[in-house]
Amino acid sequence: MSYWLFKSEPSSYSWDDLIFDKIAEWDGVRNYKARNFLRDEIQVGDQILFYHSNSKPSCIVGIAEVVRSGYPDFTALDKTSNHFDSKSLPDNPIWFMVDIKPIEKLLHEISLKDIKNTSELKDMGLLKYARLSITPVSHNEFFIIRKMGGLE
DNA sequence: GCCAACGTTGGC
DNA sequence: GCCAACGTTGGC
Repeated sequence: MSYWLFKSEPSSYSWDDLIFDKIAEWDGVRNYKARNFLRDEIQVGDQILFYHSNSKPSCIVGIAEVVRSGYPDFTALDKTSNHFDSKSLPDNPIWFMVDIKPIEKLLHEISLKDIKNTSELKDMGLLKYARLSITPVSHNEFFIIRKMGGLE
């Protein structure tokens, strides 16, 4: 099993939206590195740190899980979507997405500042590739954050 | 709202 | 294939 951090701006899609929807289609990712994770690496059962970016403060708020592995992002084919991409074709899609569901909310949120202040977390992808919306998380990092968040 | 970091585009 | 211009992300 692998671990990941997914960023979302709460003004566009928040943890509470995920709770309400029960399952989220993680569409709209338009970065090749993140696309490769979605298409090739992220598997059903992988655990996700759900991160609110551009927030006050930006923080990890909960744990989610992958329920469907990579499949073509249909919003890239939809002319009416803001995520439409004319270069992506039905028989040769460029962009991929997964589905996720919420598992547990952290008892306390872990802010970016908390992460920066924790030496064991200094190599997190979140810090190293600050603008990537999907980053890998190590087993160790995942369990440190669970614990900091007040989960078993 | 500013701006640094960095990915993408397109002219050459 | 280089690189300047431009657009986007996201912390602050």
